[in-house]
Order: sequence, then structure tokens, then C-alpha cells
Amino acid sequence: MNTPPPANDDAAVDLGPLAAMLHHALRNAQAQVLEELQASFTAEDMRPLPFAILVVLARNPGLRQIQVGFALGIQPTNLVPLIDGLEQRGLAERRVVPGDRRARGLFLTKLGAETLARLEARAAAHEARLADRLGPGGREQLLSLLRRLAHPIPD
Amino acid sequence: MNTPPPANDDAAVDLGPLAAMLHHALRNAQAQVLEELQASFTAEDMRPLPFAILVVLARNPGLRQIQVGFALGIQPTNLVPLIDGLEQRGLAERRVVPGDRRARGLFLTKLGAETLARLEARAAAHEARLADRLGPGGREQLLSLLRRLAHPIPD
DNA sequence: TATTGTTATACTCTATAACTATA
DNA sequence: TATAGTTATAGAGTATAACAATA
Repeated sequence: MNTPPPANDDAAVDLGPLAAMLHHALRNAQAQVLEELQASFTAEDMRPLPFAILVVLARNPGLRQIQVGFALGIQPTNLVPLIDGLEQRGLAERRVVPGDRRARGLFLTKLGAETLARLEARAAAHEARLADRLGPGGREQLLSLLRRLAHPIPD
Repeated sequence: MNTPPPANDDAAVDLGPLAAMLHHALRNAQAQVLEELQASFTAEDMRPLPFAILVVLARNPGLRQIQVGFALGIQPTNLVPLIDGLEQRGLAERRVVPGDRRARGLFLTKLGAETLARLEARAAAHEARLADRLGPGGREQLLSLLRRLAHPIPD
């Protein structure tokens, strides 16, 4: 994204209630963090969304597409081209599931596992940089608050 | 978005490092908050991005497109169809700027100001709901942490 | 009848390149 | 030569409807 006010202008624009809206703050923070993570992935020609799929496949080999989609908030229909891409690059593969001929079990290839190891190292380094920016305890507190927002909570 | 794990499944999927990544938490929280804000805007047939433009125009009448884009992190080229939409709906208008015949000053119409008032009320109500979910002081703390993420900070 | 995966399609948001009319 | 706005275009990401194969 065209990251917003790098806080350097003189004749500042009055943002009114936007300045105090969580939606606005989330949008800006997410855009910045996404851009940084993407930048740290360019050397591997990878993006955050397919990376997330690789992470899930590594921990849950044989998972079906519908389950992967559910875990990551991706609709089955939108998952198809993402899996296609990973398969074409030789990072993941679809295999038939013994008991159910409709389903496809998803697996990381050897290349996929090796690539993922490098990607996770890059992601961890980025996360450490973010933690630095947030100060002691800031990251954990932020994660906790974000999780409360993510779940509507039947209160 | 297809909001992810509503925390009700039994055979949970292992998300590995994703579960502790700020990018992932931001994505989920942003998707949920965006969806809620959009839902609260549907009665006015409005979306968060053009709403943000209306807010800025209300506080900064006569602002040029390039300045609006800079304030909101929208490229001039992507702003054009957004302003077109607001203009076609009679909510905002482009006027010639006295000193510079290249530029366009942006203004809210009367209808735009009236519509915005209703939208801001809806946005404020949503914000209050989010604050409830975050507990005492949670919202302010979250805003502070998010702002630290949004600015790379030349440290 | 329901489920898994798929195709087709559309809309929103963001991105780059190149153009116009001014300055 | 640079700037404000614009057009054209492309790529992600997300959304719905409908279908084939299978359960």
C-alpha cells in the first residue's frame, strides 16, 4: 500500500474521527506489516498467503483443502488457484485420500519443506523486528488485544 | 472475509508459528472489524474507504485529490474512481481551484454532509462495541500499539 | 440429499506506465 | 522540467452461483 502519513508533513490534514478509529489504525498497521513481510519474502518469490498454507501443511500433512481453508479463513473456491500455484512450483502436492475419492490430501514436497524452513526464518526475523518496535511486553499485549477483536465472542 | 476459526471445532488444525505472528493476528482482526463496519454501513450503501474520504473532506474542504490520497494512503490514480463514485452519487464534488487550473478542490455537498453525519454515528457505535470487547483501557492501548507498528520509525 | 473440489465470474483494493493540461 | 489529474491495465484477495464426481 501507499503507506499513509510518514509523519513529516507540515500542513497536516485533519483526519477527524478516523484518527481514533480502530478500523483505520488496523488498516494502516496491517498495510505496513504486510509490506514489510512481503519485502522479506521477495527473495524467495513468496507471498504471505501461500506461505500460510505451507505452514499449515507442514504441521498437518494430508489435510484436505476444505480444512486448510477453514483454518486460514480462505474459501474453498479461492483456495484452488493458490494450491495450483504451490503445486506448479513443486512446493506442495495433492494426493488421493484412501477412504474418500472426492477429497484431496495436501502434502508438502521435499522442496516445499526446504523452502518453508527459509521462509519461517525470514518471518521470525521480521517478527523480532516488530517486537523491538513495540517495546517490552508490547507484542504479547498486542496479540492478546487483536485476538479479542478477531472473535465476535458470544457474550 | 471468511472469518477463520470461530473457535468451535474439535479436531483443531495446528497453525504453527502463524498463531504467534502479528501479521496473522492483524489480518484476522482487520478482516473481522472490516466486516462489522461494512455491515453497519450497508443501510447507507457505503464502504469504509469512500467513507474515509468523506470524513477528510468534511474537515478539510477544498483539499486537492493528491493531498487526500496522501492523508489516507491512497494513490492518486486509485483515488479517481472513488471520487467519481462520490460525485455521481451527489455526495462530493470537484471544483476548480482559483490559482491553479490543473488542480481540483474537493468539497462535500449538502447531501454528502447529511449522509456523513449518519455514517459517523454508525461508525461511533461500532467503535463503542469494539471498546466493550477490549475491556477498560484496551482500546487506547491497542491504538497506541498499532500506531507504533504503522510507522517504521527511523530509530 | 449432502459434500469435495472445481469452473466461471465479479467486485474491491492496490500497483505501474503513460498521457493531458497546465505550471 | 515538474506537477495535478487522468486513462489504461494488471495483479491480489475475496465473493456468489453452478457444476461434476462422489458419499
